[in-house]
Amino acid sequence: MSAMARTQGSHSEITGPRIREAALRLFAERGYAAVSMRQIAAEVGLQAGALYNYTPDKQALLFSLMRDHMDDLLTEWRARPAAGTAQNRLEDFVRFHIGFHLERPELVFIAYMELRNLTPDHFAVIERLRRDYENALEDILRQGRDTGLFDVADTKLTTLAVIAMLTGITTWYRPGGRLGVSQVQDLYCDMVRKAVAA
Amino acid sequence: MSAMARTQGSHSEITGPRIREAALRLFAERGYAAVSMRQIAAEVGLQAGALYNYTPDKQALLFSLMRDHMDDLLTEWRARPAAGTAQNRLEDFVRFHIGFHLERPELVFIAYMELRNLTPDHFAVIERLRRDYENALEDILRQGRDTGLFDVADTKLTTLAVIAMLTGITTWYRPGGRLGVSQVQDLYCDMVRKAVAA
DNA sequence: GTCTATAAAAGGATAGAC
DNA sequence: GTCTATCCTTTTATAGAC
Repeated sequence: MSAMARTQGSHSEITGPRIREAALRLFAERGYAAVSMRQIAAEVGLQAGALYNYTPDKQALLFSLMRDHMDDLLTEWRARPAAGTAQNRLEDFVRFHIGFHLERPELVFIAYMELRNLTPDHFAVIERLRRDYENALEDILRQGRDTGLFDVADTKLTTLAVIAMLTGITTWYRPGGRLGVSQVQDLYCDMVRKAVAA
Repeated sequence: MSAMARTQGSHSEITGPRIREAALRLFAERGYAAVSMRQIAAEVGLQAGALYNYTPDKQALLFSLMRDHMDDLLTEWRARPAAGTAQNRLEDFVRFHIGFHLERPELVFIAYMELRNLTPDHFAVIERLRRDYENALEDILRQGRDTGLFDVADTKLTTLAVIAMLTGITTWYRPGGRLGVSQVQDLYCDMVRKAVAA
């Protein structure tokens, strides 16, 4: 390789991720619509125009964060063994969901709050991924009901109820607080198990 | 009373509420930060400047909607008789919460999503009201635990879990859908009862 | 009470120099 | 790849006529 003269401030390998991190933090804190491209740029130490080397526009930045988050969620879930009783699978789901979400509260917040700021085509993509994830839980509930292990009158409604309950943890959980992650997982496992038990 | 000449477009008795309704609808649909005063005015058939006869600024409009909503919630809850077993009181809370929230999904949405768009002093007021409401449920859970009726390891965590589960209904419930309000109330009563049962 | 007009600031995005 | 400079639009809020 010939020694190339470095142009003024050429850091492309790390600038992209830093922009995404800044956008993530600011979107989560203030909301997509309330954050300007100038604020994101300032957070990274850039001028606003430089952001457009990394994203075609602000909307694409939001969509990219949300899609990658949902992809990660589904990929990590599908990497887990799906065997066992419905009881075991349900407990696994609850622990996975809590663990995954508490590790990235900002992405969780954005993925829920900023749905309405997506363009219709972007929204459709995210909505589909969200539905795939919900179906994973509903399959478990159906298995439990069909094997007589669970008493669940409406698997769809119960799916949404459980996910709402679990995702809500991110609104109050704080690392270093009164309860640790594994304690929270234990307590929610108990509640969910009892709620669906036959 | 002397006959006063009506100035151009004087409709103050109804304009105030109409502005609030328009703001409510638009804030819920697009988010506080994404809605302009011009859009609110256009919805009511006014020019933007006229709004400032009814609110000192945009922030006060948001706060007013949220505070009135929380006041209504607490007032209606406190108007109900608080007697009976913890079991009865819990069932009453679940039915009340679902009924109240499904009657005003837009306000519920705003009260949750727009907290971060409140100034710190306004936020403190709303947060206090929210906490008062949560305490109403926690009192019931404590009563049930103390009388041996409930098996609740952590009343605070269970309070937040139940409220998150119930409030989540507003994200999917639609009037005229597969389930009616009273069916939803029945199903969630069952789940909550089982989840806290001894 | 509402209008028109405007002030003053901030927004997303692009062009061209380096 | 980043900067400066700028375009053009939109924003909140106010002033003064009617």
